[in-house]
Amino acid sequence: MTSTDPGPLRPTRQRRAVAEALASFADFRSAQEIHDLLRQRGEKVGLATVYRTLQKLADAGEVDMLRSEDGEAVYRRCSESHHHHLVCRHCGATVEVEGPAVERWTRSMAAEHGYADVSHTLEIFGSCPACS
Amino acid sequence: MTSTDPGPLRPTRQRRAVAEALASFADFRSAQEIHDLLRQRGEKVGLATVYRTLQKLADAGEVDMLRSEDGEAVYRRCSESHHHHLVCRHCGATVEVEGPAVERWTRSMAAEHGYADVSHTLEIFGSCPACS
DNA sequence: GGGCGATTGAGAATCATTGTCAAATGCCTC
DNA sequence: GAGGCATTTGACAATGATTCTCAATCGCCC
Ligand SMILES: [Zn+2]
Ligand SMILES: [Zn+2]
Ligand SMILES: [Zn+2]
Ligand SMILES: [Zn+2]
Repeated sequence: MTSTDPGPLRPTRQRRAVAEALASFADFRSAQEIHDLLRQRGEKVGLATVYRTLQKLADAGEVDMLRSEDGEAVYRRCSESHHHHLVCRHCGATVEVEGPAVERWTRSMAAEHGYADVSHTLEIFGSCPACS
Repeated sequence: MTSTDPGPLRPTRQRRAVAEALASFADFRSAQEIHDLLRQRGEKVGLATVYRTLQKLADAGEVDMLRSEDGEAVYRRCSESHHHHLVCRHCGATVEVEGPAVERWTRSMAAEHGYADVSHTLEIFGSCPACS
């Protein structure tokens, strides 16, 4: 090991608040939206702290982060296993989808061309039944 | 038709310059990098114009745009047919990849959940052989 | 050459995100 | 239960990509 283990996050009021907020909605939301939500609930948490917390949670794999069609980072508490998303571009309604074949395909493409250390992003955008 | 056809883009010195720049490299580059490239070549083109031109080309499907891992929009002249990318996260080396099965899969996922008007993004990031 | 809508460019304006740094807070030890 | 100390926070400044503004230019057609 070359680096010191950062250890688990220290539990603070702010981090708890963000975690609770994340548990309270099912669509993808931006840091600013989550900050607003906290404010409405009467929780005082600095915007910078919301950004920092979301980033750490994303690094730890506890939330999923993706970029909306206009490039903003948005976050959502998801299931543990690797999956992708079907996102309504109007209301944000999200469905988690899994595709083992897709996973295999990305790996084989990377291998075929000698790429190492591979990651991938795959999102599907559309209009959900309610918004169509 | 509900809207007036905007018609083809008027050919200007600036747009030609951007098109030539795009033809001169094979990796994905940001608007700013393309602007720098133009400047080095002695072409005077405003940064805003580079942004506008790239956007129009992307809308017209003449270039591909994707977001690098840190969220910046990057552009590349690609082949006509629908495809995805295997991108080196260090040097930008890019391989176009096609996967009919993936296309079918995204369509069927969307259909299964009643999503209409579907689009998808799929990119693979890794370290190319030269950078590994 | 003139008319006119499309295009350009320099700079200001936006806006998400990150950096700064002093003050506040968990946690551990005594 | 106080003290020491590294972590965390928050108000605010700073950054950086992208977009907007609008007068000056340009391409196209007569
Ligand atoms: Zn997810
Ligand atoms: Zn996957
Ligand atoms: Zn492409
Ligand atoms: Zn490389």
